[in-house]
Formats: sequence, structure tokens, C-alpha cells
Amino acid sequence: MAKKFNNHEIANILREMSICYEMERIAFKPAAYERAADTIELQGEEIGERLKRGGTKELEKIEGVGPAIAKHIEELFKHGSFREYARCRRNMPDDVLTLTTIPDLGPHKVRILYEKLHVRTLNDLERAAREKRIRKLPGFGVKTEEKILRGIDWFRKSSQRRLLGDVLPLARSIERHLKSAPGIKQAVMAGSVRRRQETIGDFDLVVTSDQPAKAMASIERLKMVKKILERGRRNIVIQLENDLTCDVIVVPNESFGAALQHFTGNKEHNVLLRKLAGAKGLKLNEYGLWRGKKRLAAKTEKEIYRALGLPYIEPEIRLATGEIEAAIAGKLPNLLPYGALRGDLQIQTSWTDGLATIEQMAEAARIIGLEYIVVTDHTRSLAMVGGLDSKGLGAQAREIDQLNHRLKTAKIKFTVLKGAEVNIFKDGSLDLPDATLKKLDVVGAAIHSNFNLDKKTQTERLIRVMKNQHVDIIYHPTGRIIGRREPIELDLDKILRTAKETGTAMEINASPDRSDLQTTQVRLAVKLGVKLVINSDAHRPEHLRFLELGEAIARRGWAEKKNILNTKSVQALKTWLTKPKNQRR
DNA sequence: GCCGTTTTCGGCCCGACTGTTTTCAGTCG
Repeated sequence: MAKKFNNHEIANILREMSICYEMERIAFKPAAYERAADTIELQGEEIGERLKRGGTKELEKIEGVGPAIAKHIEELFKHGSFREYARCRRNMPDDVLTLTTIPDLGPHKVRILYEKLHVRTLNDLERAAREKRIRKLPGFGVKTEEKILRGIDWFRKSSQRRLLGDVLPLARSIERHLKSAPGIKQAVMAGSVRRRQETIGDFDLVVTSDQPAKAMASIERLKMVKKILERGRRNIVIQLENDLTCDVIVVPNESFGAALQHFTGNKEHNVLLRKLAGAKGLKLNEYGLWRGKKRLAAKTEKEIYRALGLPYIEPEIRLATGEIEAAIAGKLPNLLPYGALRGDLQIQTSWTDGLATIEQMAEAARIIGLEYIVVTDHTRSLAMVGGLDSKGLGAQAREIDQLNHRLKTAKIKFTVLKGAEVNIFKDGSLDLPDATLKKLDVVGAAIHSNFNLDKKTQTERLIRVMKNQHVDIIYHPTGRIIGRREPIELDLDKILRTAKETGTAMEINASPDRSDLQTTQVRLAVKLGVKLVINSDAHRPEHLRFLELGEAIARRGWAEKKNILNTKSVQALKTWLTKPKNQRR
């Protein structure tokens, strides 16, 4: 294979194809390409690997990929492009994907801008708008031109998405304020926040009311509101203090479920649901499920799913990645319940870069209902945080023993275990000797350097780590930090299979900017039967709250309680840890 | 271009809103 493309890059190429066909007013192809792009982006395994393994036949197994698109992808890997794509590119602006993210600009308007004003990039667009050339175009006007300028401004300011960990507390606070506000019965978050997506574009909220005008007024009076952006009859768009856009929809109580379902999405899930309804001679919209003019269900989501012949599907897995098929077959996973974690297996303390003592972290963990923590400070080669060597870990062990003793005498049922976040060298060796690792209850290993090795080297590096008999967990396996650092190159399929073979657990690091593993990777791990651990990676007591975000990632990846190691009691965990790795189940 | 409780051809999700129109196309979620 001559060229390499990751799934995201392939998806974007297919999206460009979709836009191209849309511009040419070719029917149905745009949706087909769009759909293929979406499913490819959500694949846990690299498309290139699958192509190598099974050729185009293998690719055709992917939902929405047929013979034509499979062939295009094959050509893409062989030659770096394919004929039809090259043709499309000739007729489109270079930066068509960016241009179409500007609100109100879709394929057709972008095409007109390109053909009449030679707009190829965002800068071209801005110049054309400032020079008031856009308003003269057919189908455009002064208002559109102004909206485009505002759109460019918005794009530049807020193109980076927010972390769920930042948005969720705010969303809950708004819910709370509105629930007790005049004219409002219920206020429930919807959209990507309710699905607990790792990053959030905007915040959707469904409000029920008998007095919409009064409800709207209450919303406008919220103290977090910075600016009202749009006001409709039943919806209002506001800019919050932190510049996050919040889209509120006001509906009567009797259609609450339908509205919540509709605005929770995701879009693809809803499309599939409406198709299913259509196949049964029904119609699903944001006002309910209908047979002709008769409304069959609308008040609750459960009622709607039931009337469609389905069990309730949890918001986190409404991603159009097989949940509807599983629901029909009665094979939905029994998702990990929130609050099922009994311990946290990655905690840093003031012994290295944490801000609280072991005792303070233990106390904070106990208060939020945990039964144990593992203290896992950094090890010696991470010099910038004063990583611990064998001697330091020995001293720390004595402090932990004393603390456990005090807890016991005070009849407090809480256990502190000994661990470390052991640094992995470039060659996959560890920066502490086996003799030291052997003394610890839990050994987590993590990559903190050499992020840019090629895929083969990086994969072999981690495999070597997993083959070490003392390494229990790989921490934040891909090393990504959202918005700051790309994940390392890994053959994840191979890594996860090795994890299974060697009995090494994989971490779901719940720290909001890490979220690592991420959803699709968890799904693959669950499928392969790899043991997972959800950790906060807390560096201060408040960080323990991140665990909930990790639970959300696990749920989105279809994980059940049995897949997650730290749902075990401390005794059961210890038993598991003392077994030789290859006997751990 | 893809797909199959419509099954290898003939369909393909739904409604609101906006701005530009004078009846509707384009965009969005």
C-alpha cells in the first residue's frame, strides 16, 4: 500500500464526495457517502488494517459501505486518491469542509460562492463578505452576508469543542435553576451532553410548560445567560457566560418524551428509528409516534420505544452503532450502572505531583462512597515531578501501612493499596526493577515520552510492557490529550488481543481531557473480553468526581459491570491481583 | 450508492425556520 489514511481522514474524503454530489444535485448519493463517512469514523479498527486483511470484501462488511465505496477506498490506499475524488476536487473549493461548517452555508451556497466569487477558503469568504459582494448573488442578501460574517467570527472563536467534564456541571446547574422557575414544569438536558459525549459542541435543553411565554421569560432571566441569540415561538438560543451556545426548546408536558427523544439524538439514531417506524406504517417526529392522525405515544421516551416494539435504549449508546439491531434481537447490553465503582486505581498524592496527602485523598474517596484507593505516584524517571525510586516507594509504603492501621482502629471500612504509575522507556522496559514492582499491590504502567514512534515500534513497546508479569494495568493507553496531543500510533486490535492473552487490564482514564481509552476502543475491548479499569487519575480531591465521566465512556462502549475490574470489592480485587496474570479472568 | 419485515429493484426520515422570494430553496438538527 502506497499511502496511509486514518479513519478520520477517509471519513472526511467521503464527506467531500457527499458535498460534491449535493452540489451537482445528484440524488441519494450524498446521503450514502455521508453515512459511509459516519460509520467509518466510528470504527474501532483502522480501515487500512481491514483492507490489508480482507481486501474490499472486508470493507463491504461495514454498514453503509458497498462495492463502489470499498473500491474507492482501495484505490485511495493504492494511489493516494481515486478518480472520482480527483474530479470532485476540481469542481470544489479547497477548504469545502471548513466553509460548510459556517452556519447557513451548505453545499449549494458554497458552490455559488465558489463559481461566482472564487471563494476557496475562509479568508476568501471573509473578504468577499466585507467587500459586500455576497449580497448581490442570487439567493443571497444583506442578512445572509451579515450572518456569514458573524459565522466566521463564531467559528474562529469557538471552533474548539468543550470537554464534557466542563459542560456537565453547568448543564446540571441550569437544569436545577429552571426546574424551580416560574412557568416551568420540567427541564432536562438533551443532545450530546445527555449522551455523555466526550466533547460538546452546544448544549440542548428540553423544557416543558403550560405557559410557554412565562417559561421563555424564566429562561431569559437565568443568571448564566450572556446574550439572547435567537427567539422563536417555542425555542430560544442563548449564549452562556462561558460562550457556550445553549439551545432551549419549550414543549407541552404531553409531548415531553417525544421532544426529549428527538433532541437527544444522535441524528443517525433518530434516522434509523424513524425508518423503523415507517416500516411499521407509523410516523415518528418530535411531537410523538403517530398512526395517521392518532398519537400512539409521546409522554415518555420509554413509551415511544415500547410502541416501536423496542426496549428502552440508554442515551449513551444512541449512536447508530448497532444498538437498534441489538434492541430488536433482545441483545442490548446490561450497561454498567452509574455509581457501581468501589475503588479508584489511579491516584496521585503530594508525594509527587498531587496536591493532597494520602490521607486527604483517602478521606475524600471515602466521602463519595468508595471503599478503596490505590496510591499510584509517578516513578523516578519522571524527574520533573520528583518521581519515586525503590527507596521512596518503601517510605511511602510505611506511611500507607500506618494509615491503614489507623483506619482499622477507628473502625473505618476503607483500604489504601500500594501502587505506582511506572514510567515506560522507549524500548518498552520499565524504570523500576521487578523486585520493587513485586512488592506493590497494583502496578500501572504509562507512556510519558517518545510519543512519536511509528505504529509498529509503539505497538511492540506496549506489548513488551504487557508481557511483564508484574504489570497489572496500562494507564491512559493512547496518551492523547484532547486539544493538545494526538494519540500515539497503535495497532489497537493487536494491543487489545495481547491484553486479553496476558491478563493485563486496560484503563479508561476518566480525566476529562484524556478520556483514554475512548468510546470505540472500549467497545472493541469489551468485544474481545479485555478487563477494563475506570480511574480518575485524581491529583486533588475534587478530581475524584471524574469517575462518573469514565463510567459514561464505559457505558458508551457497551461495557457491563463484569467488564470493569474496580466494581469488585477490595477482597475480590486482591484475590484477582494475587493470581498469576495468565490465570486472571 | 446502499440496502432488504418493500429482499436484487425501487425505494431512501422529518419538520422548522430563514431569507429570499411571491411560492420556495436551502440549511439545520
